[in-house]
Amino acid sequence: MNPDDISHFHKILEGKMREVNRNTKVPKFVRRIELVHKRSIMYYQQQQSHPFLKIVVALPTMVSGCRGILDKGIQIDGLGMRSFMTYESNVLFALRFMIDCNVVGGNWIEVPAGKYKKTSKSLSNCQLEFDCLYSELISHAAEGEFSKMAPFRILSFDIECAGRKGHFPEPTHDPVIQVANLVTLQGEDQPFVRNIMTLNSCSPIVGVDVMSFDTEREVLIAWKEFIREVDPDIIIGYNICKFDLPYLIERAATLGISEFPVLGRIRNSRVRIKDATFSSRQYGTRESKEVTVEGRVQFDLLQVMQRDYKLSSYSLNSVSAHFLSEQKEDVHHSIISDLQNGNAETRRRLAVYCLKDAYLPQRLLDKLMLIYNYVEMARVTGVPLSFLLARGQSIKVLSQLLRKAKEKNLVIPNVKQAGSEQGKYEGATVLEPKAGFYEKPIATLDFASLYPSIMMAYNLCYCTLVTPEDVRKLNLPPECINKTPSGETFVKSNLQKGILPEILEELLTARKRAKADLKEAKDPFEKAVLDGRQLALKISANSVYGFTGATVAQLPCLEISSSVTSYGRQMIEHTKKLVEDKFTILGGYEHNAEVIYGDTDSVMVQFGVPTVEAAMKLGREAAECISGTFIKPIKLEFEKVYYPYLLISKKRYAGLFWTNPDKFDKMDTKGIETVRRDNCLLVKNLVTECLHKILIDRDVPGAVQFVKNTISDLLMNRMDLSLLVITKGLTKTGDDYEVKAAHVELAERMRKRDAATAPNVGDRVPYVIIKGAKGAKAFEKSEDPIYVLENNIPIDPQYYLENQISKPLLRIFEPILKNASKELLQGSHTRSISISTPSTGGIMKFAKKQLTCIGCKTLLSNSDRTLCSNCKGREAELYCKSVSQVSELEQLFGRLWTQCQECQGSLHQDVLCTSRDCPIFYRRKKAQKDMAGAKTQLDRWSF
DNA sequence: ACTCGGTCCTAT
DNA sequence: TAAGATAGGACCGAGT
Repeated sequence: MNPDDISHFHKILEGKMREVNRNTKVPKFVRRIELVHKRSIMYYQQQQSHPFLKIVVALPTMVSGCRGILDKGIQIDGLGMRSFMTYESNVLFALRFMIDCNVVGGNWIEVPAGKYKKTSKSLSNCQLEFDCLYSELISHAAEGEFSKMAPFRILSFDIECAGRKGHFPEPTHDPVIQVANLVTLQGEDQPFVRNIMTLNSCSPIVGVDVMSFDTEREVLIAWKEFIREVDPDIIIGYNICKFDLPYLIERAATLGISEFPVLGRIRNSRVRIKDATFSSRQYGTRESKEVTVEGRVQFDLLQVMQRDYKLSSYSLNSVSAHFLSEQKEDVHHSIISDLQNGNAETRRRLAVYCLKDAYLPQRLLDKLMLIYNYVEMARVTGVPLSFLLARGQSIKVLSQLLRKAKEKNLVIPNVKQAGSEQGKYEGATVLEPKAGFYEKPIATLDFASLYPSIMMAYNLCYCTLVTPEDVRKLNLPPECINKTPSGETFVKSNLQKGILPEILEELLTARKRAKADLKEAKDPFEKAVLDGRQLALKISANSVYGFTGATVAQLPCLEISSSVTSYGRQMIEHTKKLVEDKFTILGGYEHNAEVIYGDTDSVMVQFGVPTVEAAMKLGREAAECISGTFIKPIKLEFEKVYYPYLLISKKRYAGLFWTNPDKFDKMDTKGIETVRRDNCLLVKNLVTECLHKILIDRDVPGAVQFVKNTISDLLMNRMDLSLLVITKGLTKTGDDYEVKAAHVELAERMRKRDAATAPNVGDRVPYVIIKGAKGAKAFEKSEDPIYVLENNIPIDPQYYLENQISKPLLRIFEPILKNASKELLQGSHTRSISISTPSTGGIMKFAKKQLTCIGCKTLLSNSDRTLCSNCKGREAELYCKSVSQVSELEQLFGRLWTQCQECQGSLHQDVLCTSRDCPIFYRRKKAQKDMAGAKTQLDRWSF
């Protein structure tokens, strides 16, 4: 193309753009077209560069339209209809800008003196506002002084709404009655603003600025003004993205407060709300709302928890209990209106509750060092902070790739998405386990960062991959190429160094440095930064491989990912063989070593030696000797010894974990019930306790006895309901399920009872299995634990015995105990079935309740009211028993009540909490029911 | 009684 | 429009 051709091309493109954007008033769509010399990142190419056209359009939003036109093809004189491959045309503008200016998320930027001037007309609510040419910005790498964290101003807030009875609050009906705010400077441990805005009067709260208003309108406007004044950089809260923020905005719209939704830093720019769903294999499907508040990062702690931690419940209550050992009362939304409609005292009560909901997210943010970890992740990967919660994993790798490519004068093509079916490739090898209970130490050898080191060792990259056609054509000398076990060809680094290996090298070197600096660091803030950094670097290195295999992503390259796994498979097999060939009696060792298991990057070896120390010595020797057989930087490391070791099956085992020969570090369990979220606590606790007794105490009879006691407790109905709650994630919307499952059916039933509080996609559903008709399926017998408690519905202990605890126990005990099944699941303890509370539904409604003898529970004839003829004469004794039963239960209930009062922070007010996640709540409710029952019994004596 | 596919969650 | 990967065990419902 000569300059005339380009100008011609420019004209045609401009015309097409005008057709597509008919309504846009812009003098010129295509601002300029330059001829540049670049190379595509795809495939090894001998030629250094080719001419490319760089097209500059007037507005960021026009890029995709322009891409569409070029994809479809345009008519060019003399060439006919031509379509064009576009490169980097789908890069989000913010990211494009940052990459071009060499700016990463969370870094420091200097605007040099004399290079900026005050704006003539203020466009923002920012504290400083000026004009500066983008190319004058100086971006500072996060080192030395510039690795420090900015003193972000963080607002944590929570709102309360007055819902109507039996309905979840809706912004079109229900008023916002309170808004609690805390403002904290990053790095300080106390908020410098603590206030609450209430509708109607509210009694004073120590240390809190209480602002009461007569109308809801005033509350909302006060909050809006507060935001402008405080000017927070980061807005946090719990579920603010899906609930609090959209609620405030929609409520203001309902009330016609047109000035409300100006919450960002751009003057007069209104906040917009969009429904959003996020869906990925890793994070699951989740519905949310996209609210744009310019210049302020929304950092929803709920999203953080769901992404970073695998928990069985994500309620603020449960999360706070888990991380802060601090409970929070869970007040049902229907009670909130009653508190609001009371007096200044009850509203104060509500305000305290609301403030706590604003306070806990800030505590979580501090405790988990989230600002440090997220800012470091943004710095390492280069994406803006907001992407880390709003986007997936792949944008982070892409950002690094784009930056590196720019440095190397490479461009990244927009490839069409391949079908999902052909996108399958073979993964890692899991060695066939020799299941059993091992009472000799098992040494574990691990490859360090296996996949990254494979990519580095064999120079696997987009730009080193040789197409099959080029393999034939180019005739590359064998010493310059690697043929991978999966049959692909990549050139070695002397011909072309891969940029993926280069990125990985930098990440891993940076991590080593961060870890070394961390050791030296004294200042706790500096430590937090460095620890966050090394974590971010590790995660980033590990996700590069996944990015290449992600078929529904920007730049899948299965040649790379399948080569990585194929080398991995070869290596684990090689390692197993080497260990078993070298460590033999013939080879001069005392025993023949045996690889009993291995998964992806590890092998478990029984060297046959009796002591941990000896196993460690051999493990180290093996690691060193085998590492030598691999190309750098692939390294096999000796990490730990398991002793004893219980190997159940692939991906399922337990053992004591030793890193030094004097004392074991911990009990380690993988894959079994103890680490899974979809088992009830009863199973988890039982299995953990048994493993503890077997592995640590070496007390198998003790474990057996414990099982027997537990089963007996279960069948006698002495089990706390909170131990029987099973939770499972709701991964798709109701209609998309193809088979009936307990948690899905329950969610559907709950939706019919109260649509607003029923679980949504992405939520976890807690349930228990209740008694049902004979042969009823589990999905027919699942029920909401709270509903069970409130309606006194009997649970099904047999289900828990047969479907929950028996198989996991047998899997553990069978390798250890002869006749495990007989020992554990048959015998007197399984026959002690109690008469459980009869169902209140169905046929039992019509049955006349007949009294039983207080002494021996036999049915009474109509003439007797308290005791049967046999028990008559024991009145004094049995009456005393009734009295003491009542008093015991009263005491128990009192203790639990006080505990709940302490939790809610007030000892002279009613307890309102109904938390599904709190064991105390279940016990308190049960004690209340039992107490009522015992009182009824006692009353019968008055005849 | 058995198999098979759907679902969930974990290991690496 | 955007969404890291595959291997694998356990359970359950549904069909044979």
